[in-house]
Formats: sequence, C-alpha cells, structure tokens
Amino acid sequence: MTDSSSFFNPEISINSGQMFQWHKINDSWYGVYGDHILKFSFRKSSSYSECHSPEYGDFEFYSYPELEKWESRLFRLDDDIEKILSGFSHDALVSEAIREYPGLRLLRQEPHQCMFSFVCANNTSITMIRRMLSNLSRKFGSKVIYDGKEFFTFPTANTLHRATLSEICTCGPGYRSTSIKALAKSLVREELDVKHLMRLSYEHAKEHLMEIHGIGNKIADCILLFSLEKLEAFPIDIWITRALFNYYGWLNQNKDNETIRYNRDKITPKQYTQISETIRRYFGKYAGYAQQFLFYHMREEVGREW
DNA sequence: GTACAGGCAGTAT
DNA sequence: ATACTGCCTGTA
Repeated sequence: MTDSSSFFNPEISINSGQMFQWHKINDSWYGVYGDHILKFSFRKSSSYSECHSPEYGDFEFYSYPELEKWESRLFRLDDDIEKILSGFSHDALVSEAIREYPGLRLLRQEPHQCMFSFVCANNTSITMIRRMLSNLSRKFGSKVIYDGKEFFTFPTANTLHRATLSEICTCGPGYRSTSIKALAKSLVREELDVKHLMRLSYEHAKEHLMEIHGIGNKIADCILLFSLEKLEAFPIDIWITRALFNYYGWLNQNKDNETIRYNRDKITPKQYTQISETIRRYFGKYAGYAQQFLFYHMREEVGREW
C-alpha cells in the first residue's frame, strides 16, 4: 500500500454516482444491497483526514443479515488496482483524475438491483432516481430494523412482476414503469439470467440486455460494468460525451477518416457504437475503470461550468 | 412559463 | 438503416 493509487476510500466511491440507495446517518454510511443492509464507519482511532489518505484499516464494516466480507465484493478489493490503473498511464486526463481522487473504486453491485436502478435512471436526475428507488423499496421491499433504524430491502423481480403498473407508477418512475415491468418479466421467466449473462462475452451479453424494453446502449453498459463483470464496458452518458468532445478530439474520426459530428450533448446510437469501439480499444479491457475516473472528474471539476 | 435531468422507443425519412 | 421527436415528473 505505498502507491497512492492503492488507497481505498469507500465514501468517495459510494458518492461517485454509481450507487443510489446509500446515505449517511451520524458518522456511518448505510446502504441497500439486495436483501441486505450494509454499513461502514470510520474507525475512531484512525488518523484518517489528519495526514494521509484513507486505507482499508481505517474503516469498520457491518451488515444485516450477516454477509461475509461484503466490502471486498462491493469495493472490488479483489482487483489488482495498481496494475489496472497503471494501464492508463498513456492517458493524461485519466492519470490526472487517478492522482486527484485516490481511493475511488469501481463498485460491484447486486445485479438485479443494478438492472432496475439503471432502468430508472433513464433521462432523469440523481435526486429523482434516488426517490424512485427509495419509493420502490418502501412499497415492495421488506422492512428491516437495524441499529434501531428502519430500512427496506430492494424488491425481488418476482414482487415487481406481480405488482400492477399503476402500483409501480405511484412510486414515481413515470413512463419508466413499463420498463420496470418488462425487466421484471424477463427475469422471472429467466429469459434474462445473471449467471448466463456473466458467462457471455461483453458483446453478446449486451445484445441480450438491449432486447429488454427500456434498456439501450448506455443503460446496458452500466449494468454490464457495475454488476456483470464486464470491465471493458464504457458507459457513455452526457458527462462522458462532453469529456470526449472536449478532450478527445481524435475520437471524432471514424475508421473511414470521416469526422463524426455531434453537438456536445447528444450522440446517436450509431455514434455510440462507433465511439464505444474506439474508446475500448484505446483504454483496453479495463476501460470501465477509466470511465469511472473520467466521469467523476467531469462531475466534480467541470460540472459546475455546464 | 419552460428548460432540464446520467436515454430510450416509436415514427418518419 | 439512420435521423427526428416526445416523454413522466419534480425542481430551478
């Protein structure tokens, strides 16, 4: 743990926009992970924030019901982070972001929860996404009392499948409600199966996901990256589009040497595919990690200028 | 009032 | 095949 890139900061990782159902109560963070409630706290005796960046030992991890070593799973501590990040040394912007945000990690989410979460994330704000998911958990999840506080687990695909469209609508997803129903149906019928998707290649898994109503290029890439172990997935949302437009001008040429034109906010599905291929070749099989740092950099440093 | 928020599907070309 | 357009809903 000598390289600054190996520091581990769960707080910044949780707050980097991948995760929607976490919040801080007093000095602890609580989150919903499928049917488990997770919690971590700063170890009081640690010198974190005094003179060094946080490390693994500065935190204590809890869960209910007990989930063995969940922190290793969620924060991907099993990845060789130094090796992965050193693979981006040819890129100045990502390298800068890695130095700027030591301890930022890609998170490994619970797959079903991840799928529903990003279906809800279609064309809306983080605040609204959090509200929808909270409402869905409250209405269709199970109540759990932990640390004397009330939590609700994430609803199962079965429950959401049995729920009526209007019941789901009362949780606030609007037109995304039909997408939630479509996803629940595919999962219950096992037309969409997590273990199967994990075994498939990135491309084939993505094809399957995109057959679901409400899952397009971007949402499929989020699901693949955050829950299906496809670390080459590189979700291109509006922030990443802006980053690519502003800092990666060379991307604007396709293989026929034609200039790809797009205004800085929108890309077409064809452009998405083209840019995705190029950027994955450029960043390699862990492109998703690069995306994570780019995304966070854009939100933190450039966000207020837009 | 209306523009916008971490895209998408349906329809028109 | 590719481009254009409307969309739930709450907030600024």
